Amino acid sequence: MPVTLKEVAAKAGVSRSAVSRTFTEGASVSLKTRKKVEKAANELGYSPNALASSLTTGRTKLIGLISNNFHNPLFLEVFDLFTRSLQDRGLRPLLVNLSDETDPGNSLRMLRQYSVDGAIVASSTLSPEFSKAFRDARIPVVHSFGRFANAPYVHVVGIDNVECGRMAARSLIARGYRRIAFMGGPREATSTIDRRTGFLEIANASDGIEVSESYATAYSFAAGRTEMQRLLKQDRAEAYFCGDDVLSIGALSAIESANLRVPEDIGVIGLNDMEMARWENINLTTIRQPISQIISSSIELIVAALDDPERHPEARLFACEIVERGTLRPTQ
Amino acid sequence: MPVTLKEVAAKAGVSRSAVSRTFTEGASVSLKTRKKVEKAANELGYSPNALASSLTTGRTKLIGLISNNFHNPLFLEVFDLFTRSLQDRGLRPLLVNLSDETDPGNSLRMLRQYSVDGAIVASSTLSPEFSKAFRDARIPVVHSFGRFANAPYVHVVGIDNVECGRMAARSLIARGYRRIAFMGGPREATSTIDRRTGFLEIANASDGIEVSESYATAYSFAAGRTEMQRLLKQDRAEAYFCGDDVLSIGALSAIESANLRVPEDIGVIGLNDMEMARWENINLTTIRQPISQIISSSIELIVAALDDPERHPEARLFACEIVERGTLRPTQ
DNA sequence: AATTGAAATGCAACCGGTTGCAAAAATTGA
DNA sequence: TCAATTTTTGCAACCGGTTGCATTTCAATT
Repeated sequence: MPVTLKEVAAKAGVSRSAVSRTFTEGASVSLKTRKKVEKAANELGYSPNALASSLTTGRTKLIGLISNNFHNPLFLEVFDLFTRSLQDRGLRPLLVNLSDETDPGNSLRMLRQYSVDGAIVASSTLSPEFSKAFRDARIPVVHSFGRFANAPYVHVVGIDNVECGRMAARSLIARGYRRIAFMGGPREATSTIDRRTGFLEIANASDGIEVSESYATAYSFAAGRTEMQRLLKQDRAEAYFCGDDVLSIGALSAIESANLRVPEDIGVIGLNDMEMARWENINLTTIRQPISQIISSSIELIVAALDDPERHPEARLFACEIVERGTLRPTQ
Repeated sequence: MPVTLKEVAAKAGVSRSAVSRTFTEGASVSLKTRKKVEKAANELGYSPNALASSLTTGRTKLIGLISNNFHNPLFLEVFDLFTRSLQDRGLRPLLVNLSDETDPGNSLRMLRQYSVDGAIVASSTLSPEFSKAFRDARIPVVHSFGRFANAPYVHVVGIDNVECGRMAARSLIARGYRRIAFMGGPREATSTIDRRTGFLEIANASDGIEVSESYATAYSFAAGRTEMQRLLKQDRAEAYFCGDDVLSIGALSAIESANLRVPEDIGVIGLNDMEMARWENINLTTIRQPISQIISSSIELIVAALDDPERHPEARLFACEIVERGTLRPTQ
């Protein structure tokens, strides 16, 4: 039903090659035939079939956008930024929802069937093995929000979670909290592990600081609330570094339900600085992750990798900063 | 670089047709050759190129998923459900972020270039004209969260916003609120218009009820907070029906900041029942929109439309129900 | 063993484009 | 004006599959 090259060629009275060339950047066509072709194309409402051309050019301009974070509000912002940036560069996001899956096999096969030019893995909880699978299949890939490595196997863009852990600990200590705690997300997530490492490193190296740790079962409100409720029943700490903002908000709600005051009775610091953290009724002190930079950098990398698939894998880290709001008492 | 049909055929010692047929549902191949082909395919790691085959079959299994709601947390749930359901049926979501765009031209052209089999427009704020454009281009389309019409031009799945307005008004009145108000989202959104209509219909028909109305500039927290702050400075109503949950939460935060109590001083009812509405520190009374049913119904419709593009457009409405939480006083 | 019908196979054309190459047309310079 | 270049053009093959059709193979029947 849609108009094809051949019909345009017939109408314009030129060969199919001529039509193809007028729609190909940098091809050799005279102004005269170009005009003829454009006129015919407009009249017929022709636009070239990207998939057909991909057969010969080997480029689809499709990018697999793979994530398993469909429950973290932060990722709405992430999807927004990714889709817009890709669109701006003429690339198309083919979305893959990985919710329970951890085996890359299926996704890989599927994205291969659709000949994606590249893939972006957007997740802080997927193992590095996942993106490796793409690399092994020679599909350019960048792992956004992934784990830093000195010799990364694929392009990685994200933050230094260990350093974030350190920042959190330093910040709590500087505010005079002496009994501090780490409340992590899922135990096996690399982000949890790294944040814990940094947090404990500083806490243990500081005099007179007592540190404890526990884990919520997911990066979610309910998990944060449940875990904090459990903690409140026992010997609680003075301040908590929660693995993530949404976890923090769950924790805050538990604290509020227990009629304790924040930050007077308990301090909380989160991580991400998602939109809701700055809502006035939440007003969460948190560590900001510069997501728009992470995303634009990811896009930059994937675009570069498309041009040069042999490009050496690179890890890009972005600095985070503490955003002062109302859930920690002021520095003393 | 990837393995092709021809290589498999060579390795298996059969014709290309034979290979193609083993990978085509219901094609005629003997068990013997099928085995040979499968063996060769496995050894080579072959999987058929979906785009190449789309050229002859006319089917890509790509579905355009178009939205402009990348700031409403509800839509994270929506995307999650859509992508999973599509995947479960072997369809692939090609995501289109429409953030500022209102002209369908670009999206249409792009989705045509990629020969999508169909499109889902997921938005309560896009005009019906938008999806019409797809219909006119003979691309099967369903408008999810769209406006009901008695003679819809495209498939529509959603809720009866007018009825929701009525429910909200009845509910406020039943609780003894006498000065009630509608706080809508963007004036021009059809959802706003319809909710207002139903709300006023009941309010005006009830004795002794005073009704007022105002509008926030967007379905967002900030807009809701700003608007409620403005309202609190003047002669305020006893209860508000806010156009959407996130708007309600903004409004609640303004009320809280003004040291007024909910529901004692002011009642609020929202619409959507997004995840955050049930967070204990928000605990919003709201009208639940059955999104998972809306989505599965949308998928059902698009699948049916793929099979029969001439299928008559259909509007499917789902009933909503009030979810009692803590922001309205009890029925008297 | 011969006949018949059904099932399996390969050939070749096609889907909608791109592109190397040789021929044709336009431009340049003398 | 004519030869030498350069640019433009069309032909035909190809990208990776699918499919109608004629032919071959196979099993069932007599």
